[in-house]
Parts: sequence; C-alpha cells; structure tokens
Amino acid sequence: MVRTRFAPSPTGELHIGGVRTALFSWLAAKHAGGQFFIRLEDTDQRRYVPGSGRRILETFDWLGIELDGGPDHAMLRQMKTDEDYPGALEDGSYRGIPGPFVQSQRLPLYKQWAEWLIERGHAYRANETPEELDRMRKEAEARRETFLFREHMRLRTDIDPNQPHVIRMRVPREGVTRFHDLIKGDVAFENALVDEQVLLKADGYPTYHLAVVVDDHLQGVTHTIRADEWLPSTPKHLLLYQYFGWEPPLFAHVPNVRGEDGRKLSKRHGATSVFDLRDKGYIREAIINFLALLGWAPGGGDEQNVFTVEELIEKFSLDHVGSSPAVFSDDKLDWLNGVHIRRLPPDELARRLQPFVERDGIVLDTPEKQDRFRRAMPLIQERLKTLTEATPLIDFLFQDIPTPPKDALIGPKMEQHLSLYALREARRALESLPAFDDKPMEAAMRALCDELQLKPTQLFTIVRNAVTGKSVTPPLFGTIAILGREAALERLDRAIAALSH
RNA sequence: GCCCUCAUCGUCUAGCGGUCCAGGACGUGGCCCUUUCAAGGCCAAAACACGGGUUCGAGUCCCGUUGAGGGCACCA
Repeated sequence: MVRTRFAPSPTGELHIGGVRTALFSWLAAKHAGGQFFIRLEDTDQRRYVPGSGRRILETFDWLGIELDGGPDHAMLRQMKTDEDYPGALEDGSYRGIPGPFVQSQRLPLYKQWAEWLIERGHAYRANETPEELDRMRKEAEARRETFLFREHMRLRTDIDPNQPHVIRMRVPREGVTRFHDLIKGDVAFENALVDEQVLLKADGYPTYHLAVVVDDHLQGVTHTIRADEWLPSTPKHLLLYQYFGWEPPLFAHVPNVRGEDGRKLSKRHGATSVFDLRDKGYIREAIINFLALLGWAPGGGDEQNVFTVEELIEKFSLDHVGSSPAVFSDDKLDWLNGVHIRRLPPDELARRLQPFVERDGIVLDTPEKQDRFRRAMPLIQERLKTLTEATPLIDFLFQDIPTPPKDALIGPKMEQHLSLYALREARRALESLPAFDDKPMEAAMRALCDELQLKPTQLFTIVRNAVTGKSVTPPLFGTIAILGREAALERLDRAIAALSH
C-alpha cells in the first residue's frame, strides 16, 4: 500500500510551490490506490505562526483534496480563534495511520528514539552553547574551511543527562551514502562532508531530521516526496534509517517553483497562496490542473493539457515529473480557468459566482433576482477567465443605468435623426413582440434592419447602448430577454428622449 | 569557500541514440466565423546554453565551461 504525506511547518502562508509538492504526493498515492495524510511539523517554537496550521488544512479542504489522516478538519473549522490548533483525533490514529499528526504532540517518541540511538552508540550528548558554536564556525571560516561538527570537537564531555543538552548523531568519517531518487536519479554524498546533526534540541523538541525519520517510519510512509532543498540532507536521514534498522522509504525530491524573475517564489511575486488565487477568481479545478502541469506532463506521446482531477489521478506518475525547476507564470492558468469555468454546470457557476458579484455590490436578495442571475449564466460562461470578471457583464440587469450620452446612441456611420428613428422603430418592435424571448426578438430586429437598410451592427449598437449603457455585453437579445420587457422599454424611452433634443 | 541539483520555443513541456530540418499547450501575430466582447476554427513566427568527446549516427550517453537554483543552524 502506497502511503504519502505532506509535512508543512505552520510558520506562515503556504505558497503555491508547497501546494504543488503536496498535490504530487496526493496524486501519487491516489494513483496507486493508496493513502495521503498531513502532518504538521511544528518543532520550532520560535517560528510558529498561530493560525497557519489551520490555514493549511483549510487550503486542502477548499481544493477538495481529501486526507486519510491529519489534524481534524471539523474541529479546525469550529475553532473561534486562530490561537492554536487541536491535535490528532482522539484515538491517535485515523484510517489505520498512527497519530498524533502534530509533532509537538509526539515529543516523548523522539526523546525515546534519540536515547535509543545513544544506547547503541549512534548518537551522543553535547552541550556547546549557541555562542560557542558560533565561534567555532567563525574560526572554521577564517581557516576557509566548512564547519562540520564532530564528536571530538566537544568542549565538554562530562554531560549530565539531567541538565539541558542536545543529542547529536554520529556520522562515519569515511564512505559514501548513495541512493536512488525517483526524480533526480542516482545521487551520492560523501559521509565526511555530512554534519553530525543535532537530533534532539535542548528544549526537548526534535530537529526535522530526527522527527521526519521517526514519523515517516512509524506512520508507514512508503514514498517521501518533498521539496528539492531536502536533497542534501537525505544522507543524514538514510544514516538514521540504517542506525534504527528500519527500511527507508523511496525518496522523490521535486524541483522548486520559481517566480517570473527566476528567483524562488515568495511574497514579492504577488498572489502565491491558494487563497490569493481563489480571491482573484480562480477555481479549484483550474488551480489543480495548472499546478499538476507545473513540472509534470503525461508523456508517452499523450499531449493532453486539460485534466479533471479524476484524469490526473489516473494518469499521474512520479516518473514523469521533470527534474528541472518550473517558472510560475499565470498565462496558462488564466486559460485553464476559462476552460474549467466553461465546464461547470450553469447552476454551479452561479453558486461560485455569487460571492464575487455581491462583493461588487450587486444585491441578489429576491427570488426574482436570483432567477435572472441564473438565467444569465449561459450567456456569460464562455466570456469569463476569472470569477471577478462577471460583474461588468451583468450589473445592468440588477441595477438602474444612467441615460447614455447622445453619441453612444448614434450608430456607426449614421446621422442623429436616422438613429432616433431606428430607436423608435426598435422600441415598437419590442413592445409588440408576442413572446419576449431572444429568438423572436432577434428575428424582429433583423427584419427591422432590412426594412431600414441598416447593417445589424448599426442597429444593434444603438439598442445595446440604450438598453445596457454599455458597448460591450453578452449576446444582446438573450440579455434583453432577461432584463424583461418593462425595463427594456423604459430604458429605450429614456434614450429616445435623450436623443430627441 | 565547500557540497548538491538543474539546463529544449517568452512560459509549461514531449523527446528515454536513428522515425526530430524537434511535437503539443499557453501567450503573441494574421485570417475565418460574428450584433459588441468572448468562445471556436485555420495559419504563422518561436527552442535543443557553449565546447569537447563516445558512436556509423547525439536534443538524447560521458567530461568540461558557463549560467541558474538549493544546501552547509539547537529553521523547516
């Protein structure tokens, strides 16, 4: 059974690169019919940002990525404050995966295994102060050497286990640690260049290196899929697996996502969290599709670009994840968003659009307005790249418009009197229309064009401006039908009046 | 400074020694469709970083150069 995990630290906003790594992990697991869970790595008390753990869970919730384990979603949603997040489910395990899923709640485990390593001679106690270590580093630098801690460098060896101290791992002075990375291929590191890492800090918290090994093993992780920057510390982890006598998981280090300037993605690059994108009107289907394509392609001659989540699960494979970093550029995201918006059922589009148009001041407080809103969906669906673009396309259906200026009511290559005449005739045609629907309306208007010897563009431009106050709208007659006869005639009357003098 | 990784159109990528004078998608330009705007259709411009090898043959393998990114914490 394949089991993967995403292990973020709750130290701030989760950006797109992290979400992509998580997405790859999730897809890899689901493709194999396996499990995916989240573990919060909150072992640095200083960097902890209240509420960020919760935000991370909400991100996955919103994306529709279901977890087979992790800090409880339901509990998170009920919390009133961002001050803290709850731990694992009560029994400490979920769907067969042992919890807790928050590292700060697993402290005794790390302590226990660190002591175990000392007993077997794979680790030792040390108590150099940060200042002392700093000095040692500076001295090494002065000698133009890379500073690596080694047991013999300890300033004191008579360490009282009951006094604050750290536990460091031993590293062989010779030999090479090799492994096969699922994405990078064969990689080798010389042990002599590996630091004797602190595993357990003086405050009793583990470092990442100990925690990730203990947890991934205890929680049955089969594929450790993580960001590129962990590649150089993998030898430490492999050494630990060896000391513990545990079989290591498969490793896959996914390349970074960079900004358009080629630098690592950060706040400077604008909208980089999933919630930023959501607020800019991107829908989850598009975000997932886009992220999947950032570094992955189906390969094998398959040139598909648009994917549903189900298709991604079916086709995703770690061996088609590229080994070079990708630049986050939202051109393709815009396009994919349009594609996925068009695939939404109209009622679903309406549901997702409502918060956006309400944010823009459109009030949909009556069943009648709700109905108009829903009826407008097919008209605007293929015109949206993001959900923020709907308002200017439909606002005139819900609120009154100012009377257009004269020049907007004069058709292209037309005189004022002809335009006025056309407007009056159009009004009469609409008034006498038996059924106020788009098809008969268009037929009547086209007949009017013939009668007046006008091009459709000429007549329709005048009517569009008169009825909507805009020169760009969704298809005219469908729009007018939704507006309704009464309002349409009233607006035409005002336009006629404006043009009359 | 030391270590590691990466390098195909502007961007995301296909390519796993010959079928590649390099394919697809976005974006860009043009044309068509058309009541505006979109959507859609068609066409076009656009790339194997550089230098050495290996091989009958290299985008594909090896080495080097250059460039980019990452790591070298009691941060993850």
